[in-house]
Amino acid sequence: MELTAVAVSQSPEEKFREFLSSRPRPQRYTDQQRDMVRYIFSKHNHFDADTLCEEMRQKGLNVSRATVYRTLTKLVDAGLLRCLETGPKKKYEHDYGYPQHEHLQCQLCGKMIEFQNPAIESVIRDVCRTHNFHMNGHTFVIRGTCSECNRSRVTKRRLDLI
Amino acid sequence: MELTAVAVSQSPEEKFREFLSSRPRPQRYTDQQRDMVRYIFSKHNHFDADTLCEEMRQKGLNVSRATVYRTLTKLVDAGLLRCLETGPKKKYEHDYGYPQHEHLQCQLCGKMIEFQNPAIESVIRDVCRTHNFHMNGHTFVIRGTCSECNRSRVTKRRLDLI
DNA sequence: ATTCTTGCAAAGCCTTTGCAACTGC
DNA sequence: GCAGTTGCAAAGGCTTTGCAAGAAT
Repeated sequence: MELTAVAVSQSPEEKFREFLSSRPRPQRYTDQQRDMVRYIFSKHNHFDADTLCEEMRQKGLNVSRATVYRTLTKLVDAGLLRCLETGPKKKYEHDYGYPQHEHLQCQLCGKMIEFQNPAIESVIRDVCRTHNFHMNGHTFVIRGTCSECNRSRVTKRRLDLI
Repeated sequence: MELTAVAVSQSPEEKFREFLSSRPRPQRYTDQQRDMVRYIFSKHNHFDADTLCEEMRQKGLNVSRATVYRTLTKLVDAGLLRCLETGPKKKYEHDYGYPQHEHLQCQLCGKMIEFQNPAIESVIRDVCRTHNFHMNGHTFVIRGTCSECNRSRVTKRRLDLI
């Protein structure tokens, strides 16, 4: 929401169709998958499988939980989404058309704050070279409390003293 | 295993006892907890709850799964262990007497390679200051394939060509 | 027509929890 | 003896999967 998008030549939907048709055994593009891609890329946020499923159903888009899970996996493979494994439930976010970034995660309100930092990318390159490690991806999450939650905790503490 | 330990004045066991007795309501130090602390600090590695439980039982140390889970939580609270949430199962590692570091995780053999990098700590400080964020902890894991696994994959590929 | 996808419900995996028996202090 | 701990088994939360019915190519 705060970082600027990267220019891409294809729409997420087109990119996904291309991915599906280029598989060893071509896979099918279904109504449910189309609805998911469109819904997910209609807004920029972090979400988990279950919440997505719930939200889509409330908008009248019918997808089963199983299909949501299965399709999210494909969207990650296709490079459209990134998966953050931070805690019990997997979180997803846009990858296609969005720059690499890291996260501050508020443990009180759940908010994910994104930030970019060139130093991190160079650290990653260095470390991988040093260890002859072939990187597939990375997760960098700083956990704590965001400014708003800090503020309300202080306020609350003040009130408690009265 | 590769980083050098930090000098500490108390043994992990002492530090844990101190933590337990300093709680609002003092907690008890049981045989099971003692066995766990000793076993965990007898070797330096990354482990998950279930594996630990299994290993201890094989050494004749009797602890139930429930106790292992409950005690691991306390050990994290006490600052003896750190918990890495990277994937479906929580991984634990020494915190007390061990320097801050980050991880390369091999997705083929499961190995965790530790590395230290001062740039990362300064990035964390900067970002937290900028966002007025109060940090509690962080996770930085680079996923991919380690040098050994890369080598054997290449070898295997060569053999496949024959 | 063939083969992949869906939806359901069941199973799986990891972790937490209620409760009675037990134990450290 | 009181209050915290253990072990068991059951429940919980999230995700995956077997299968029959349905849909894409």
